[in-house]
Amino acid sequence: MEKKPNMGRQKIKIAKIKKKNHLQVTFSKRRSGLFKKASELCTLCGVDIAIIVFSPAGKVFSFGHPDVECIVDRFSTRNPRPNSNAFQLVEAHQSASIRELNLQLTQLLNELDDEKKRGDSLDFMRKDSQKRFWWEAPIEKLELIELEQLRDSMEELKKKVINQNNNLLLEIKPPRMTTASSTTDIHSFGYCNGFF
Amino acid sequence: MEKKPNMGRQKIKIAKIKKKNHLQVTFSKRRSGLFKKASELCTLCGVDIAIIVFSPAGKVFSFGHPDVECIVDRFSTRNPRPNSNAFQLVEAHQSASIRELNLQLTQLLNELDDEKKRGDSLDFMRKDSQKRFWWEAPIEKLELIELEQLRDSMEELKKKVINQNNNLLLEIKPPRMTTASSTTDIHSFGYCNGFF
DNA sequence: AACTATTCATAAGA
DNA sequence: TTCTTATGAATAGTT
Repeated sequence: MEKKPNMGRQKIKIAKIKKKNHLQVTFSKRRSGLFKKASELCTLCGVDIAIIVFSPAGKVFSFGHPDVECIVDRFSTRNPRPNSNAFQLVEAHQSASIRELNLQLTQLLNELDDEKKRGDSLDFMRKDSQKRFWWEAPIEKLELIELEQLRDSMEELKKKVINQNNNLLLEIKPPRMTTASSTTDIHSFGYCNGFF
Repeated sequence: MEKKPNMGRQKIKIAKIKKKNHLQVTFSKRRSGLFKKASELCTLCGVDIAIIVFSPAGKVFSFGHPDVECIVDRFSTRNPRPNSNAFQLVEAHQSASIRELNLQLTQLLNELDDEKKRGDSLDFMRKDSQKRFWWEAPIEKLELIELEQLRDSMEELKKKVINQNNNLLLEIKPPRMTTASSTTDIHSFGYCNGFF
């Protein structure tokens, strides 16, 4: 019988691989590893990710959750490129803004659902263990913290809305009031920014 | 001498992490791990990479070599993003949509603030009366109900957002097309609609 | 593509 | 957040 003492994984220096076939193999392995990690991050943390890779051969590989284009759009909205024409810019901005608002709203809704589930199980635990004292299970504290985090998220979202609207105002033609109700509108938004 | 038998790394299921602080930690660790892997892939194989991550809190993290915009540009060029010139028609509606979203968001924020206040006073009551048993103050139940109401409000808001987007879809279609991309254009709105 | 010895990444805990 | 540690996972070199 033959023994085959594999030398196993060896430590390598992180430097450009010279041998072409070796490089190709490594690229393949590590690219799939990278995409797997990305997908795990998506699932574990419920985040959205896009990865774009241009291989040395010039091919493109991409990973995206939910979709590369969607992520790229969202990113471009936050980091606007100066070299596109005004119309395109505004249009992209607006649709992406709405989309982004939607996404964040969805995320917040999920958080709320989690909150709800947590509340339910908490309730169950109470009924289930009527013998214990409350200080043995100071879980409510957690609930509070989570609420505060949720609040923070929404406030951040609010800021984004305001910013986006401000940007739009700068780029769109001067606003013009058409109805008498606009005054009331402004008033009701006044708390936000004075603009809406 | 004390021994502290650390349990070390444990196997985990790849599923959404529920505990928020745990999720935050994991996100942080894995994000940096992912970026490190990406950077190694860059160096080893001489490829260009961009990674964009939207955190659960809505923050953006990105990694790019040579830089994100560059990669995204190259990618967008290969996967040309269709552009409707009918934006003027849509513009007013979109601005209105954003304004409406903003208004409702403000209302929800107010509700959340109330929630927060309620939580604070609840917290105070707990500290103040550490002698009582929990079942003497089943106030948490109220908190739950309010949460549910808040959730309902947000879901209604979500529906409105969806409707607005659908209306936009209907109005984008008619105008004359200068490029052959109109079908794809609708699609590009469509895929995001799939999220709600 | 498969196989392992190894290095590397990271879940828990502090 | 950062550090430590024990263990799970990724992968370099080989077949």
